[in-house]
Order: sequence, then C-alpha cells, then structure tokens
Amino acid sequence: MALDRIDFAILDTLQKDGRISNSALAEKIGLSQSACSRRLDQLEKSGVIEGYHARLSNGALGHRMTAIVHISLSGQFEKSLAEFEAAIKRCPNVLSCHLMSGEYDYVVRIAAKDLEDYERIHKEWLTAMPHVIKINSSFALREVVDRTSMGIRPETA
Amino acid sequence: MALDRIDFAILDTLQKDGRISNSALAEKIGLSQSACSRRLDQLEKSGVIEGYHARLSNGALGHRMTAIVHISLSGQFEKSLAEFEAAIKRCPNVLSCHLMSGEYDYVVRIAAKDLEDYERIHKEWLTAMPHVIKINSSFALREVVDRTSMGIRPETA
DNA sequence: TATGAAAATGCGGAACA
DNA sequence: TGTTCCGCATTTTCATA
Repeated sequence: MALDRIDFAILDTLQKDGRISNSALAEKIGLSQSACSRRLDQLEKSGVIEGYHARLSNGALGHRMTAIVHISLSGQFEKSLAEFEAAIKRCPNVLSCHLMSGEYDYVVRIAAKDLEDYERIHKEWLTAMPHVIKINSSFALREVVDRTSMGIRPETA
Repeated sequence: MALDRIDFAILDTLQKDGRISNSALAEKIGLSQSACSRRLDQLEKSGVIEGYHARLSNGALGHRMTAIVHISLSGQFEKSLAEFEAAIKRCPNVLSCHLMSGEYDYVVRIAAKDLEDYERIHKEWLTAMPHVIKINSSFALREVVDRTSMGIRPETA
C-alpha cells in the first residue's frame, strides 16, 4: 500500500491521540470529514494501523519496577521455542519479549511492584518455564523512552 | 487513587480497544453511559490512563528489523546521563530506552528497515551520542510479546 | 446537508459513613 | 447530615450517508 503525506499526517496524529474524533482529525489535517473517514478505513483495513490502545501508567497501577531479563533455553529447536513462547505470553507481567540472535535466546521486559514482587515472578513464572537453563536479571533505574511504534518523522509527513 | 473492579474492567477494555465508544464501553461493563463517562474522566485525570495511541505496524511502514542495543557511557555523572538521554530521545528509530543497573548503562530498542538502515542509524545516531564508549548490538529474530502496559488480570478486574 | 447516534452536563435520588 | 456514586433527561456534538 502506497502512503502519501496526508496518510502520514493521519498516522502521526492518531499515534499521539488515538481517541481523536474523525471531525477533529479531518480539520487538523485539512480534509473533509468524509475523505478523512475513507482514508482511515483504508489504513485500518490494510493493516498499517494494527489497533488502538489506552496506555496505562504502570506506576499508578502499583508497578514501579521494570526488569530486563535475558533468558537462554537448553535447545533452540522450534518446538522448544514455541513451548517457551506460549508460556511467556501467559505471564501478565511481561511487557515485551523478543527472540534474539547472540548470546541469549530471549530478552524479556517485565513489570513488577517491587523487588519482592519480582522475586515471586522470577520463582513462579520464569524458572517454571519450559527449557529455561539461564536467567540473567537487570533492573531499570529510569525509563527514558517507551513507545510501541516508530515516530513518524516530520519530513516524511 | 483507589480502583475497584469496575475501574479495572474499564482499563482492561480500553487497553484492548482504545477507540471503543463510551456507550459500547458502558454496555460492556454493565454501567449507564453517564456513570461510565465519569469514571473514565477520573481515570484520565488521575493519570492512571496516560493516553491513547494508534499502534502502527512497523512492518507495514517498512521497518522489519528490531535491534536491542546495550550502551555504556564513559561516566555516570548525572550531567552525562542527561545529555545522552536528550540525544536518544531525538532519534525517531528508538522504540524504548532504559537506564539500567548492571554491566551496561542503557538498553535501547531500535526499529530499522534492514541491516543497511541499521548501519546508518548506528553510525549517524548511536556513535554520535555524547559520552558513549561501548555499543553492543543484538538483533531480534522474532517479536513474541509487545505491549506498553501490564495486562489487567481477570481476577483483579 | 440531514438524520440518527453518541457524549457532556445538570439534577434528583439511593447507599453509606 | 454530608459525601459519593448511580441513572435519567436535556442539550450539544459528532459520524455517516
């Protein structure tokens, strides 16, 4: 799907305010309401927009600690990977998880209330996952940036 | 702010569908439209809901590669950290960045079109940031989980 | 531009301390 | 008796054909 600068403007706006009304969006980017609505439909149907989500404050919900955990499995067979991934998806404290090249198999970001809570998660979830042989935990002192998608650069929008 | 199970149900729903209408939300959680709207206002004003965002497909926008980069600075003075963080915030390819305890100072997640694009980002952005003395890049083979906030567990909602 | 749907707001009433 | 929250009705705003 080919995107033009108006599409990028729509994406940029919706990335910053996912609940903006169609009429406000149309006015902001200088399009009629109907044209704006049609483009939005296209962007959603084509999969460029995957969904809309409320961003909740982990802190306000009592989760003030972020851990970044490097995990290795005992083997890299696809079956082992699939079993581990199914398990990690079930853990509600997992914010992100990537299968990696390099020294460790997975990098996992975890939200916890505090160190005690992290200990629980480590014990009840991480060490209980199938095929895990090595777990290396680091803790975030500060969150500097956190977004799900790349910023739309002004020069492309 | 004290949250009850109705609040958790609202948060859970909005996390999954950030553009749901107030009336649909009210019906889903079994509340009148006005009561629902008031609670939502409160959740927004109190900071539990930080915002609403469209989730864009990095793939559909041409960014098919995710790198996880560990970065060390030459000193951990607050001034050095602040200068580095100001610089990293300016890079549009940065998805997340955390100041860490442990061996490396920062863990940074980066979106790139391909390896060539990553080389450019590495050269133009990462090595150009102030106080950086060590950069260690790993590449994601697969994204298993990616969310900004913790899942609301059914038993709490 | 028109029509119906949805959101904001004000008011009354119930539950509870 | 004061506070908090629900629900209904009105007004205004918005989505969509």
